[in-house]
Amino acid sequence: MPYSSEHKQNSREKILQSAYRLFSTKGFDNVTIDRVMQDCSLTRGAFYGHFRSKSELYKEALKFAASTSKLADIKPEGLSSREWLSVLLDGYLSLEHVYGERPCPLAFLATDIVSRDKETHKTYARGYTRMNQLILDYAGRDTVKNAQDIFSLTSMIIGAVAVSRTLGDQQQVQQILSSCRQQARLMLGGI
Amino acid sequence: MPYSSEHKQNSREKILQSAYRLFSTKGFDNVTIDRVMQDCSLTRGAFYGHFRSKSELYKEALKFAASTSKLADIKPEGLSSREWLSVLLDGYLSLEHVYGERPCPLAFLATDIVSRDKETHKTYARGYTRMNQLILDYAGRDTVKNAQDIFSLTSMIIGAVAVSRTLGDQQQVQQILSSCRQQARLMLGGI
DNA sequence: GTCTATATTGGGATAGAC
DNA sequence: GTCTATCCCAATATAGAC
Repeated sequence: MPYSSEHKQNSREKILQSAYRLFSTKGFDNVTIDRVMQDCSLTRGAFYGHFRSKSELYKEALKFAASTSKLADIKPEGLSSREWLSVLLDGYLSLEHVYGERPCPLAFLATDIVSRDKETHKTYARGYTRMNQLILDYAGRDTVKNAQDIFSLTSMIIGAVAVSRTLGDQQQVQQILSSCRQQARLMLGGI
Repeated sequence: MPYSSEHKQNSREKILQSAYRLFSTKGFDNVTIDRVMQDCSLTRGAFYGHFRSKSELYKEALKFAASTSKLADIKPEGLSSREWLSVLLDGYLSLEHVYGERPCPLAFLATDIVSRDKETHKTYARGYTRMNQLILDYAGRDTVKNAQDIFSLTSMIIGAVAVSRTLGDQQQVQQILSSCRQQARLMLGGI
């Protein structure tokens, strides 16, 4: 009896899960297909049944990350938009995020993306636009006079997380994150 | 007659110049020693007379970039500290910087650094600390109540440049940079 | 769909001539 | 100090058995 297509779908998702985790923490060149497949307990031969190349995997992992990010979650019933945004920002600007396993690829792959192909750039750009869009929606268009004001906020939180990850000194990282949490609230008119 | 040690010093600097440009635009893995040496019109064999390994080259290029950055320049006589800071920020948050040949490695290598060795991390961290220090000095300690407030500013400008580089849409990049220039002035109490 | 074996390439590093 | 030739490993991708 052949494997079901559902089973294949499952394998695909496991591969994406592993790929996302590995790519975002190590970057394209420091992840091998072998490593990804080991990570999800499959073998390399199986890989080519799901993806044509490593580049395609990278791109799909990026999409996958965007669709499963906390930002894409539905707002919990009990919270107002701005309370929920506050929760999201605190999560983003936290040690758990900086050192965690499911980081935001916008921050973790910011400079890695440049060497990838055009399609991947577009995928990244879509994710970035989406992030701005979501934050703008939660903040409310009345709070943010100009849609473009959001850009400085997202630049800041992405930059903070990207830089923090490279710094050894956790004390300093805490200061950076804390400084940005405070500044983010100011930018959003105090929430 | 043997080559002078001055000649060797010159070669070293040319190598660093090329390495800095190539590494910061392409990242560690997408630059080969061959490419660097070609770029400065030397051959690969000569490389090992100057550096022990590619990693060492990367680290030295990072130091070199820090020591020759515009931020490290002496303030021109005619300008006040805050005017000079204003010039520096506008230069940092400009299209020329984002698409130029001598970019800030703090932004361009933010996520590339993570995969490097400990010594390289330290070099990056020193550069980051130095950037904060310099901006704080120019801004004046009276303007910035808390030294840590600078962190949100540097996160923002580094993040903006890092993200901008990956986006194809120049219109959008302009908006991001402009949004950050405006926000930077607000953060520094209007300059 | 999964696995093993293998072809192939790219690039870091070394040795030795000049 | 610089160059050429060479070794060698790591990793992508393919072919074919099961």
